[in-house]
Amino acid sequence: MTPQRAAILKVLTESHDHPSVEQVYELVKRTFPMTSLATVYKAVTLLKEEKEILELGFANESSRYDGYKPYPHPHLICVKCQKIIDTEIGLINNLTQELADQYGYQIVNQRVDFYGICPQCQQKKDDVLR
Amino acid sequence: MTPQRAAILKVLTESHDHPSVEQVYELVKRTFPMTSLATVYKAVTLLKEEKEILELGFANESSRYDGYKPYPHPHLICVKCQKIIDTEIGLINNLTQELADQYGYQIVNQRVDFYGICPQCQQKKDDVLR
DNA sequence: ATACATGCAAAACATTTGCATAAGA
DNA sequence: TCTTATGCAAATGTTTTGCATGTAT
Repeated sequence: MTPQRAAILKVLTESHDHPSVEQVYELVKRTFPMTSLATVYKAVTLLKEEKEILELGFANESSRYDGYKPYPHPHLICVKCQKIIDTEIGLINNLTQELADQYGYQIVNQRVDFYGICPQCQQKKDDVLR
Repeated sequence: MTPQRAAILKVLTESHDHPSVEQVYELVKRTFPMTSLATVYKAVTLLKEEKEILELGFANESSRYDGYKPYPHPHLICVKCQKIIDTEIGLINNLTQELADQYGYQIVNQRVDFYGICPQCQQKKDDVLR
């Protein structure tokens, strides 16, 4: 565990805003200016395998990472400001069970994202209309 | 609407196995051997914008497309054979409502994937152990 | 004629890899 | 010393784009 790898992990576990590799790289460079992007990618790949961070991959945009709650859980993604927030909802277990029962799958993982407009961006819309 | 664009749409709407662009390209080439990959990409981009097909994007693998049920719905993805199947489950609306209530989001879209082992692959595992 | 679709090649972008160097146990 | 991490550059794979050509209304 080298200093910059510790710094990478620290950024990931302390960020609640699901940073991309590029964002992690920028933050780590503040304390370790010599750090290269490849090193961040390598560290993230390892952390992902060890399940210390959760990867949220998207089509044609950079993956974002959750080191704060590194287990599968539903996310809310704002389509206006791109903010991603964690959720904790009870019904997800019921849903998993319903699927397992209905289709005979042994569920081992999940990826549940809801896209919407966050309260702040709804407010902004009101401002414009006023 | 040119012949190969019609062929692309036909492949996408008639496939239930969520093909990738590459797979669509291979299928379309059977009837239109001159077709280029770029043309398939361009057609898919258009169809996606018109919401005639649904894109399922992943981290570091090709997007797969659903032209058979081109509206957001939960998918079951087998981690053994990579098969993707459509689901229709009742609880999803409850979940959406719970999130909207709890976090104040106006939900506009969803991406719900459950990863698991399909019944066929569970069977294969049994075969090996027997 | 005019607009749009096509096909090829090149570009763009995120991510991974090879390899020589550097550092830590 | 020996293993592993680093940093740079090059390679990879997917998707997009520019542009000249072709096709259809």
